[in-house]
Amino acid sequence: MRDVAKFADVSVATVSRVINGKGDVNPETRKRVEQAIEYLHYKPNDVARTLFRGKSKMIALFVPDIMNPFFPELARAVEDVTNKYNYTFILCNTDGDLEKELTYIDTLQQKAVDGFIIVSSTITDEMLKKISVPIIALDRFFHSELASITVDNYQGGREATEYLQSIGCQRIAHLCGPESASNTMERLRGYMDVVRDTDWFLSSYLLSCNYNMEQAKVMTMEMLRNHPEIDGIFAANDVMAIGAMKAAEQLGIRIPEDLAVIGFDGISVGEATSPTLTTMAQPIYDMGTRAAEMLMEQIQTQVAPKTIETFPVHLLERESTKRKKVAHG
Amino acid sequence: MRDVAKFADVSVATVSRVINGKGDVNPETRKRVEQAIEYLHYKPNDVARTLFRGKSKMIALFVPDIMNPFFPELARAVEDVTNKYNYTFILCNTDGDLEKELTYIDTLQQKAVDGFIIVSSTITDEMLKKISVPIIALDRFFHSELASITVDNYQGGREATEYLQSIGCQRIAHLCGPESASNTMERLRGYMDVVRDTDWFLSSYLLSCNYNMEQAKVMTMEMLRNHPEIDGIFAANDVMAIGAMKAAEQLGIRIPEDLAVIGFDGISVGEATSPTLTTMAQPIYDMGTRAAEMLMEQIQTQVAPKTIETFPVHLLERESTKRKKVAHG
DNA sequence: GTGAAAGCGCTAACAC
DNA sequence: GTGTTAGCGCTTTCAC
Repeated sequence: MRDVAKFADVSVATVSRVINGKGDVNPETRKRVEQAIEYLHYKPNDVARTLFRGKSKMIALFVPDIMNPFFPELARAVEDVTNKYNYTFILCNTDGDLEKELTYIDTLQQKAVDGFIIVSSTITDEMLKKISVPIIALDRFFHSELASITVDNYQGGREATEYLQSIGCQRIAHLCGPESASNTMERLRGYMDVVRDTDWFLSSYLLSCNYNMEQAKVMTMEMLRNHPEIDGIFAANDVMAIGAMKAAEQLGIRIPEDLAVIGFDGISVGEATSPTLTTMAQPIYDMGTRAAEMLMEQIQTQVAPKTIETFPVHLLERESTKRKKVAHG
Repeated sequence: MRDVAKFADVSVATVSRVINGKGDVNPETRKRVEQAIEYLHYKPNDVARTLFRGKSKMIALFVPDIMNPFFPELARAVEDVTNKYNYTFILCNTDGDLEKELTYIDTLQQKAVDGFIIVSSTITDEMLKKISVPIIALDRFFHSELASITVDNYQGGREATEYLQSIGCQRIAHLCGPESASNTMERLRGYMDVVRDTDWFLSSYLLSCNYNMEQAKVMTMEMLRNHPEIDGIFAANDVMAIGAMKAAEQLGIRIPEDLAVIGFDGISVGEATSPTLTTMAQPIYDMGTRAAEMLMEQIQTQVAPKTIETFPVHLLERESTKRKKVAHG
C-alpha cells in the first residue's frame, strides 16, 4: 500500500479512500491511484483490515458429520450465499462432540469470525454464552431465544405414518434417531400420535438407531425376524431407511410388496437405491440458503431478531412404497 | 492483553512470553500472569498474531463439488489433520470453474492462508504463479513440478477391465469422465490397452460422461439399446456406475446376470445400491490425510520437495459382478 | 481534496 | 528476568 501511495504520489490515506470508495477524492487523483494499483498488482491485506475492523468477513458452519449426504447439500447452500456476500466460509465437523464444538468456537472467535450457523444437538447455554457474534441454529431447534431454521418435523412424522396407512400398511414400525436431537423427537411424536391408539401398536415397533445406516440395518433385521407382521417402516432419516431396506433384502422380504419403507430428508442417494426411496423431503438447499441469509442480515444490521422459521416437508413418492392403493380399516 | 499485563503487574511483553513459552520468565511471574489470564478469560487475538507473522494457520482445500460423495471423505481427512496441527480448514467448491478458483485464491491469500490442497482439472501455470504458498495437487496430476497425490489410475483401469474379462464378459463398454481430468484419461488408457486389440472392440463402446450420474444413465440407456451384446461396463467413477445400473434396471437388463458393472472410487454409497457396486476402491481417506500431512510439512519446513506419490487401488468385489467364474475365449 | 498520525493487538529486537 | 518500543498493513479522525 505504501508502494502504491508512493507510485501515485499520494498518501496512504488517499489510497485507502480510493480502495474503499469512501470520502471525496479528486477524480484525477483517483485515476492515478487506480492505475498504480493496477500496475503494481496491489491486493489489500485482509488481515490488517480485519484487525482494525474486528470483523473478518468469515462465517462458520458446524455440522455433525459431512459424510452424511444431508450435510454437503446444506454446506453447499451456505457457501453459495457467503460467496454472494463476499464472505469466506468455514466448515467444521463436530462429530456431535461438545468438546470439539467448544474448541472450534474459541479458535474461530480468535480469528474474528462474524457469525455461526450450527447444526447441533448438544448446544448448551454455556456454549451460547461464549459466542459474542450472531448465531443461527439449523435443522435442530434449541430454545426460543436462539434464531432457528427447521422443518415441521412433527407434521412430517405424522404425514409419513399416515401415508403408510393410506397405502395399506397395518403394522408400522419406526426407526428413531438419537434422543438428544430435537428433530427426531418431533418426528417420533408425529408417529406416536398416529399409532398410539391403534389396536396393533407395540412398543417394540419403536427402534432407537442414532441416524446410522449399519446400526439401522442390524436392528431392523432383528425386528423383522421377531415381528414378521410388520408391513411398513418409517425411518427418521434416509440413511436409516436405506439400512432398513438392506435388512429386508437380506431377509428376502420384498419391497414394496411385503414391506413399504419411507425415509426422511430427501437426500439424492435415495434415487440411487433400488427400489428408489420414498421420503419426506426437506427443502435442504433452501434451508441452508435461508439460514445463511438470515445470518448475513444479523451481521449487517447488528440486531438478532430470534426468528424461528419452520419450513414445510413434502412427500416424495418413489418406489419403496409404490403399491396399488388399498382400502383398509 | 493490556488488561492481563496490568492485572498481573507486568508488561505486555512478559504476557506475550508466557503465552508463547518463549524467552525466560521468572516462575513466580509466570504464575501470576497465568492466573491473570485465567481470571480474565483472556484469549489471544489471532488476527493480530497473523498480521505480525504473515501466517494465519489456515489451509484451504479446493474440490469440484462437495455433493459428490467422494469429496466429503477427502475433506474429512484433511480436516482431521489440520485439527491435529491446530490449523483451521477452509473448504471451497470450485465447480471446476477456473474463475472461481482464481477468486478463491485471491481472497484466501489476502487472508494469509498458509497453503492449498487442490483437486482440479483446470490448474494452470497462471494459477500456480499467483500462489505464493505451498500447494499440493490431489486426485489429479498436473505436472511434475507440482507435488501431487494420486492413485495409479492406469493400473486401476487395466485391472477393472481385466477383471470383467475374467468373470466372463465378452463385450466391455467404458464410461469415461471429462477429458480435462487426468485421472479419467489414465483409467481410459488402462481400459484401451486391454481392449484395443480384441476382435470385438468398437469405438462406440466408449462413452464420455462428465462424472455425472444422470447423464451416465441416459447415455448408457442409449448404448445398451444399440448394443444389446454388451455384457460388461467399466465406469470411471462410482456415480456414473450407479447411473449405468439404473439404466440397465429400466431396460429390464439383469445385473450381474446379463450385465456386470464395475465402478471406480469406492464411495460408501456403493454399498447402498442393490445390487451393491463392485468397484476399484481408492484409499480416499488416506490420500486426504497424506496430502494434508505433506502440506503441513512443506509449511513448516518451507521447502517444497515436489513429491509425486501414487497410491494403489484395490478391487472391491460386490454384487454387481458376482457371477460364477466362467472359462471364456 | 488531501496528509499526518493514532491505534487495532500482538511479537521481537533491544535496552536495562 | 523484565520493560520499552517499533512495526505488521490498514482505516479513520482531525487538521489544513
